[in-house]
Amino acid sequence: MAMSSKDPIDIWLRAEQGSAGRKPEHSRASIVQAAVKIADDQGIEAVSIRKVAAAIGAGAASLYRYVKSHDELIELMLDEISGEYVLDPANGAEGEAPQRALLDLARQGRQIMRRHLWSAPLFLSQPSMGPNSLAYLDFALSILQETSLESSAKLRTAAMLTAVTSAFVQNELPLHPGANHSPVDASARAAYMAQVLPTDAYPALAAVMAEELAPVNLDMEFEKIIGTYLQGAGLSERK
Amino acid sequence: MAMSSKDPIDIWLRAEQGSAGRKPEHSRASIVQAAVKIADDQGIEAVSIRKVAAAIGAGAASLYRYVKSHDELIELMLDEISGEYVLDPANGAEGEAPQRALLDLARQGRQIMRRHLWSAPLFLSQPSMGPNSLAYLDFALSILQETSLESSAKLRTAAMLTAVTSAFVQNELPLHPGANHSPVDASARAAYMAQVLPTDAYPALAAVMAEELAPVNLDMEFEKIIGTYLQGAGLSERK
DNA sequence: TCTAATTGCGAACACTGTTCGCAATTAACG
DNA sequence: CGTTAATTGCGAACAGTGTTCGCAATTAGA
Repeated sequence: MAMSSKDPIDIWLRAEQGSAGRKPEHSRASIVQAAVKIADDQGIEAVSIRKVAAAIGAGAASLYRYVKSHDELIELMLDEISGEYVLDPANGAEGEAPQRALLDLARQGRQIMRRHLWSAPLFLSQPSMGPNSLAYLDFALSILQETSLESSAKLRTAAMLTAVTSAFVQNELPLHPGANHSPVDASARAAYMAQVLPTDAYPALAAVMAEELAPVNLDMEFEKIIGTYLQGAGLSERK
Repeated sequence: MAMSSKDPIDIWLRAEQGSAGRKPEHSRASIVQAAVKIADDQGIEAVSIRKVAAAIGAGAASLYRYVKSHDELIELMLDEISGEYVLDPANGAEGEAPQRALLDLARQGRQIMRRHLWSAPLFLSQPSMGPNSLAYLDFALSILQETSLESSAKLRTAAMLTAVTSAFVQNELPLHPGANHSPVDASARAAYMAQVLPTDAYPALAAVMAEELAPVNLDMEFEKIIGTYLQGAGLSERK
């Protein structure tokens, strides 16, 4: 009441607006979905207010009736795809080892980030607080409930789990044929490497590159990395 | 020779330009340093071509004589601060355990990212190829040389090491007093949490938040996280 | 001295996020 | 039923962005 400015974070509280007035022609959900589709197809940088507005057949300024800012739109997008997690309570069952349940969560996260390539870096920098993100966090914490970790350690373990997943996805992408969102394309990088390596300025790097890179099984690597990370996190001891 | 367009990635090859002509009033190094300073003070979003140009007393368009694009400037910034690593050969000595040497590297990385807060997310998304970045990579690989890992595993271990470090720094920042680069400020988030938690929609989260969060020793957590990650990476076996 | 190459940079273009003001629409109230 | 108040849609405008172009200024070598 006494606050001079409206609450800055009504993002997740703001209801879909009350009774009187012209009825809205769009919805926040459809806008976010359109934005996600654009990001999937053309990269995150293509997600501009004007393009999203055009995608749903609206004027640019109209979007601000549903979304407060561009940053908020991106936060909504992140929460949207966080809804793709399948939080099956069977995975959190008491019988299950926490490791397995968390590994499953990480697997899902990897798939989600691969479906939405733009999201991998963002999951790192943006600690989202939307309902889907909170549901995910809550689920991960419920799994960790069975361990003897301190609550702060639980929180960080959950956060680091998605962080490591995001890092892995980020690193596995260049090895794949897919799209090329790098500032400079990969072929140029390769040519550059070939030109700079013989300088024997980077002997260890040259040695590694010299070996024929056996086609890596990324799935197995992922399992191993997450598995060993969880093992190291000290979940083994039951409460 | 037959290439129609100039090589796209002369970023690191382009010499500081030959003999004849007006002598440059600036240098790529000074530009990058100015950009880093701006990012340190005002955040990465404040690093615009015009602001950097103004900082060194130049016209906006002049920057393009030293830097090909905004993206390239940021890549140069990343390589610049990668030069802050102290790659002491003593750490890579054969007697040292690889784990210790890599842990030291991660410690340095953490400090660098804390000095340049904007860099933590970027280290994730941008696989830089500048001389300093390559020197760092080469050093890490030379440490891993003593292990029995496959070369692809070596590469990914090195990449994941900085990735995990970046993730940790990203997660430890909100716990610190420092600057606030989040889309919405932390106090608002806290208020929101307080309002949404009693909904008992997130019981595990509520349970964790209820416990008094003992002031965490971030340094110790870092050591543990990196240590256990390296332990799981399978470095233990000597070659 | 002339020539060729290089830098500096104002001006412009195509974008971007965001705000403002106003017309159009709708629900509720008297 | 008419009036009022609230809400949406959105064209226009503003400030800021990355980038390109053309030209003047400067410099080294022929």
